[in-house]
Amino acid sequence: MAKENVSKSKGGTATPDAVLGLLSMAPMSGYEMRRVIAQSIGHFWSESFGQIYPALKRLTAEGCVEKKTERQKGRPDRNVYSLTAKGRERLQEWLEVPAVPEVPRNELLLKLFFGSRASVSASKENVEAFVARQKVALKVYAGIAKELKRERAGDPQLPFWLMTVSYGQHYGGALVKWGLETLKELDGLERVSATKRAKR
Amino acid sequence: MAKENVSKSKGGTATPDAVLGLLSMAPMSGYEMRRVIAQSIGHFWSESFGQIYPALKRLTAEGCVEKKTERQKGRPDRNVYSLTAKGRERLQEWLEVPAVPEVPRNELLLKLFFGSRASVSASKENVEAFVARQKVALKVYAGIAKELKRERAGDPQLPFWLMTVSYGQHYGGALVKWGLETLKELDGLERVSATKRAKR
DNA sequence: GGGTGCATGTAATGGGTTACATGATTCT
DNA sequence: AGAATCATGTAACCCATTACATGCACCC
Repeated sequence: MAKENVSKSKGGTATPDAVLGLLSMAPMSGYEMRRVIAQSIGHFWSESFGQIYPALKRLTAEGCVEKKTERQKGRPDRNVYSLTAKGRERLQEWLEVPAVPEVPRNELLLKLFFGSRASVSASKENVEAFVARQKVALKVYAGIAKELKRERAGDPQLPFWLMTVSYGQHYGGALVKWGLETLKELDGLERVSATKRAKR
Repeated sequence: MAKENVSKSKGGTATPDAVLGLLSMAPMSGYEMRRVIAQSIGHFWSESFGQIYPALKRLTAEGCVEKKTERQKGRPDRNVYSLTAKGRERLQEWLEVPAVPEVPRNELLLKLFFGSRASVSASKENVEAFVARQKVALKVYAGIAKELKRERAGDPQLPFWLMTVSYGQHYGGALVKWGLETLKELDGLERVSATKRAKR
């Protein structure tokens, strides 16, 4: 086969770097990490235990994080990990390299693209569900922004956090607008096909 | 471990359905499919040969598509696939089920979230590169919309295609706006930290 | 007694990209 | 001569989610 080789250089995934980032906020256990993710970067990042635990193991072996086992009464022991100097360095290096986005698979658009192969109402339902989800998300983002400004005032991390929230707000707002316009368009198509049927 | 089970029901991936959709536009070979993808749904969907060929095989076995081998002079034989009635039915069924989106991993936002762990200029470069890419994408979308309207006027698929282009335009426009705002914000942070350094 | 939360990890499974294998023709 | 295009397929590999295995404490 030919080349097809514009040097993608994927260079592995960002999982370990995400872990380092989380540990830069506070030392924590693998179990805790899942909860922290849900409450912080969960809207644009996810990690499962099947990723977190092996990542922590590897990072420990590489000397980027340190493990301290805390014995607890009643509950199982926790392995609390914290960043080492090397880990902080690696995190910084990773942050200096601009992210290259890959084309995400968008099933909504795929279905819409082939929309003429099914009923117009099918497309409408699809878009309606999408708009509803975006509207919910927008409310959530507004809540997060308010809460962060109130509870984290003065934190040097705050402006960066707010930028990610703002991303969601711009994104969500635009897509709600698109969705409503698209629904109008679909209504038009539905009327046209109804008229055609009536004429026969 | 507890439940953690809200019934995700992923039910497999959309690859075979995407293939059916493409064949609904015209019969074609696996090789051709890659090219058609690049020229149509490539901005929000991708498939590699390693996916396409096995999918076609499975769909043939299931009776959703039909294979006809065309002998060519000079060039290797091509296996041209076309939809069967069953395949058209399956495509339609899939289109009737609204898409459930998964949280995509956004490396840009991840880096921005941890932006305080590196230089402000690192975040700036990241966002600048992002904005530049979105601007390019917007120009591409505008070109596609114009071309489609000119060359596909009257095609019943056209309105659906334009809806997907419009998605990209709304999306891209919003994110350029976000990016520029964010860059201003980052400039502010840079000035503040410079002032602080100067005071010492 | 049964579910839930805390807590750690491994194994199985699935999905996807990339690389490999093959080979004729055409363009530079 | 070397590279690209046409063309099909398989195999190796990577990443990620889910399921499994284990076990104590607490609450209803």
